[in-house]
Amino acid sequence: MGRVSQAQAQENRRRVVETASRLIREQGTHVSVADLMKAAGLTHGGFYKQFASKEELIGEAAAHAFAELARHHTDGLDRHPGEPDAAQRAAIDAYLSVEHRDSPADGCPVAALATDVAREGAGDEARRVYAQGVRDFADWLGTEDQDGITRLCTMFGALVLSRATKGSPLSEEILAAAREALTVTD
Amino acid sequence: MGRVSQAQAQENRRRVVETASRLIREQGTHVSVADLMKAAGLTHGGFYKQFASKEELIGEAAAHAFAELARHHTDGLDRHPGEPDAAQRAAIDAYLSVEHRDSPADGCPVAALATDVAREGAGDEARRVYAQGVRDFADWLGTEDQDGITRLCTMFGALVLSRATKGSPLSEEILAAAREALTVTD
DNA sequence: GTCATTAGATGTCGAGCGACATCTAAACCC
DNA sequence: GGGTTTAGATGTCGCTCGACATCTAATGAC
Repeated sequence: MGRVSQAQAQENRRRVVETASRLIREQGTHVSVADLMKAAGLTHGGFYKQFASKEELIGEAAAHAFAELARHHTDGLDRHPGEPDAAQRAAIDAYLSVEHRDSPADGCPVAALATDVAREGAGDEARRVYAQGVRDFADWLGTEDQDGITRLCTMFGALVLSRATKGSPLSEEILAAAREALTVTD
Repeated sequence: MGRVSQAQAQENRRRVVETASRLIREQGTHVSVADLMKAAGLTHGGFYKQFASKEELIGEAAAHAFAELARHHTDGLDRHPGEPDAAQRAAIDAYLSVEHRDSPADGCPVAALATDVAREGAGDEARRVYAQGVRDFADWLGTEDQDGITRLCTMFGALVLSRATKGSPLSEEILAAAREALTVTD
């Protein structure tokens, strides 16, 4: 309790945003402010010293998640220099893996936040960040025409559907079907 | 107030399930029992005379929505006798329309309930009904191999993404891209 | 070293939640 | 048609929510 150095306060705020970006992907934007703060190792009290509202934190957390996604994409390109197709194939396989299905908290924010963003569960800032993130992802996936958009729909749809049907054998079938469909037409 | 005939009670219960199936598609399974009952023209009090729990109603409401979806599919086949391909094309165009995007309440439950089902926001019964509904939809869409699953992923993904990006021009681009991708390879 | 500042803990608020108890009046059975 | 049953209205419970007030103790400027 008591006061804490400015550097520590900044670090705490950063950690709140980071853990929030994981929690909202895992549980949705309905998570409580108290849970958000507790996950960052704090109590709910100091929240409004750092954020104007819950909506503001959701916006920053969404931006954080999308920045992480963009970093994954550039990292992937770096790991396959001069072979963008190989980088994409690796990314698609990872996207449609059981591991990604089972860990939404540090997974794709496009998949995790879709319904929350559609239902006004998030603020305007989060919605803006989301739309831009979708466009960037589609651009990264498809070079010509609207191919990237279509491929994103299939990948995204497969991941979300596999999460919703988890427990049924259908869940793995969905991942396998999309993986095959997206790699043969490469 | 007071008592009501058994027939009326049955009809009231039926209406609660029906309006619930619309409300949960529109707002998610987080809608309150009071809102659910009010939407059916009743107060919250009689709820536990008809349902054991909120979870039970969610399960019945989900089943109702999926039954409606199945009926749409058979109706579509009836309207195009001997031409299943034409029926599918009509269904796909309707699925990827702006109207469907803008009215989730009486739209596809696969799209509307995906995140709620994935996040335990619904009970086991709803999850079971959901998985079966996905399988039926995929079977209806694709005859051979896993083509139906892939096509469903693309359609579903496009609808959900267009809802999440509504307000941005990207939303319509997504619908158009998926419509084209799904009709050329017919 | 002193003291004003402030990050974070604790506590409180009005509202809404799922669940259930109680009340009431109309339907049903004889 | 009188008594019993019961659908639905009203009210209450313990809890959680977002938001904010207050308290406290350590910081950081002088």
